[in-house]
Amino acid sequence: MTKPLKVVFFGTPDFSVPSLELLNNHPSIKVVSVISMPDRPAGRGQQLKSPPVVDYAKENKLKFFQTENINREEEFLDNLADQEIDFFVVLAFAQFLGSKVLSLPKLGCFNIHTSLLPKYRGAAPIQYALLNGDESTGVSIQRMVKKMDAGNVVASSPVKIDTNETGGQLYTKLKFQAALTLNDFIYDIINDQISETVQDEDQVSFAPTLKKEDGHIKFSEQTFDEINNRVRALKPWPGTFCFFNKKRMKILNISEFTTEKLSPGELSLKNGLLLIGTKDKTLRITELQIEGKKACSDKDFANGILNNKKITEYNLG
RNA sequence: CGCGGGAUGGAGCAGUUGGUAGCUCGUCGGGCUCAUAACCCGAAGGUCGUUGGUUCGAAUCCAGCUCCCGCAA
Repeated sequence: MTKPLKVVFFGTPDFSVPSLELLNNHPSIKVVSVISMPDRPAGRGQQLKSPPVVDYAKENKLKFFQTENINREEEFLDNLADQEIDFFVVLAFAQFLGSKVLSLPKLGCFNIHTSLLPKYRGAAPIQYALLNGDESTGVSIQRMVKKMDAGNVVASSPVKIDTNETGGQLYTKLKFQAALTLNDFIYDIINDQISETVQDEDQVSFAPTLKKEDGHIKFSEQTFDEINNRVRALKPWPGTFCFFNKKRMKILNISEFTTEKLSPGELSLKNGLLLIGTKDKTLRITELQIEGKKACSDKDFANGILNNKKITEYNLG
């Protein structure tokens, strides 16, 4: 090959970093610029924090640009246009790209998506695969069009989901799988042998952004399997919770409890076991965390509660 | 100065009209012809986060500091 291909990378969280790293270290690729979201207040104290992608760019002396909305950055886009970029790679950027942006690079814009499209278009494909109890998922790379996640698939690779795998574990797995899949695609693009597959519209499903409230477990309204999938899908973020005596209780670990049958919504706190009846089976919360407290087992939790004379009744919300 | 909760024997918690600490579990020892997170008896374990202040006297009141955590991102 002759000159390296000029690429602009769009991404924000740590999830994007391995793929950016791959591009940056690729002999046939030149990362011209990195686009990310602005610094945001984060954590206790609300200190301004820069996105991991920007941190990487700084450390590796890449040019970077942060903006709330790339479509409005006329000056920056005009400048990019002059540089004759070959293609864009977009991974967890959290912004829509307008048609003007999409038309900039010569070869097009490619988005890495963490599901096997056309399944789970949208922002939360990883969690949805787990919520639905899927046994496998994958990474897709699609040629971006104006309609979200609807472009032709140019590369994909499957990933197996282990039993009881959590959202965090699958996230990490896919983070690296994304870079591997991108590597394969780069090979194709360098050799000018991209193969495009049109998405089957009949197979389309969506994975809309999860809200904090989606982690609120209503024990009496869901089956054990539904709750179990939700707990692992949303772990560690955004996490699942309920309210115990008006206080927020994070649900960190649960298991099925077979030797005692409770009616839906019923609560039992005996013998160091925190048991709750679901729509079908009885569930035990094995690890939990009350707001302001550290995580602990249900045994420790029960120990304190049952000996606290001030607390005479429990209610679950 | 984003909002808020917390720091008491190994663990989880009690302990405000201020008078040198309690409960449950665990641990250790013993008993029970049987004990699975589920029997009985006994024992060991705490400078009550740190510093200073008020007081005859502070876990308890006041101030500073350190650390942990929930919300929020």
